Amino acid sequence: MSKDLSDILKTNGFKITTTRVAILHVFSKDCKPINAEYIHQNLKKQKVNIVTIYRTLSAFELAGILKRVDLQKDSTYYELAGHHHHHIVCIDCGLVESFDECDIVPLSKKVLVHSLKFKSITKHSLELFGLCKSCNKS
Amino acid sequence: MSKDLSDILKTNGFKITTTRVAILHVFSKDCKPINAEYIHQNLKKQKVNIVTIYRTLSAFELAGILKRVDLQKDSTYYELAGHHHHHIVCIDCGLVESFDECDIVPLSKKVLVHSLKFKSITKHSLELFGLCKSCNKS
DNA sequence: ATTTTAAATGCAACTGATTTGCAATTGTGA
DNA sequence: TCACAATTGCAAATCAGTTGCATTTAAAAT
Repeated sequence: MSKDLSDILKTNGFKITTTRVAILHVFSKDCKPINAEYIHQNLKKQKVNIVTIYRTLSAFELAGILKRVDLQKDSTYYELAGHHHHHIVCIDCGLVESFDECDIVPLSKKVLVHSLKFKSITKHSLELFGLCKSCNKS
Repeated sequence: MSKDLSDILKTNGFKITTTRVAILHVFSKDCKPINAEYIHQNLKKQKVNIVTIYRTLSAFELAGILKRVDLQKDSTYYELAGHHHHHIVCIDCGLVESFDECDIVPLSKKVLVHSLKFKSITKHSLELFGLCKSCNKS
C-alpha cells in the first residue's frame, strides 16, 4: 500500500525516506488540499521538523508530484497532482469540495484573442466560494 | 477631481483625511491591482506609515470600496471595487491585464446542483496565467 | 559488506508581510 | 469652540516560510 508511495519517490529521483513516505501518505489518505501545519500535526508522533515539511513540499511541487492550490487562506495548500479539477470552499468553515466541470479553455482562448499584451496562457485558477450545507443553517 | 474621492470616504462614513484621499488617488490613478508596498512607494513624499496603509486597506475592503485580488504573488493586491472582471498575469514579469469575459455563473450553478456538501455559491476566483508578449520573446 | 557521496534532516536564526498595543493627533458633529 | 471617536505613528509582536550549517542516511560504487 505504501509501495506505490515509494514508487512515486523513486520515479522522481528521490530517496525513499520514512519521512517523505509519511508525508505522501497523509496526502493519499485524506485526498484534500492540506498545508504544512496540517501535515506537521498528522506526523507529530514521528516528530518531523516543520522545516523538513516545507522543503519537501517545495521539492514535490517542483517535481510535479504536488500541485499548489489557492484557497485564499492564510497559508499554502497542496494536493496530489492528479487530474485537472477545481474546488468549492466554504467561506465560513473552510470545508473544501472538488469538482471536475471546467469550461475555462474556450474562455481563455477567446480572452487571448482579445488581449493586447499577452501571447500565451498556460494555466488558470478557478475556485468557487460559498456556504456549505451545515454553515448555511447557522 | 479628488472631490469624488472624498465622496467615497464620506459615503462610507470615513473621515476625510489627506492620507486616505491620497491612497484612493493611487488606486484611481493607476487602475490596476496594487499592494501596500506600492502605495507606500507612491506616497513616500507624504511619509505615510505602512501600518496606516495596511489598516486603511482592510477598512476599505470591509467597506466594499476595495476588492482583494488573488494574483498568486507574495503579497496581497487590491483594486477599486468596480464592475466584475478578471485578470491575466504574466508568470515571468508579473504584468497584469484585465478582461471582462466571464462564463462562470452557469458553471457554478451546474456545480452547485451536483454538489453534495454545498448550499450556495457567493463568489468565485478566476485568473489566467501565461506569458506577455514581451516575456514570450526571451 | 564497506566505503563514498549526495540527498535529506534538524536546529537556530532570519526574512518579509502583516498585525497589535498604545499613546498622540485630528476630523467632525454638538 | 469642545468633545469624542476615528485616524495615525511608532515599536514590538506574530505568522508563514526560508536559509545556513552541521549531522545523518539512503543508495550507488567499490
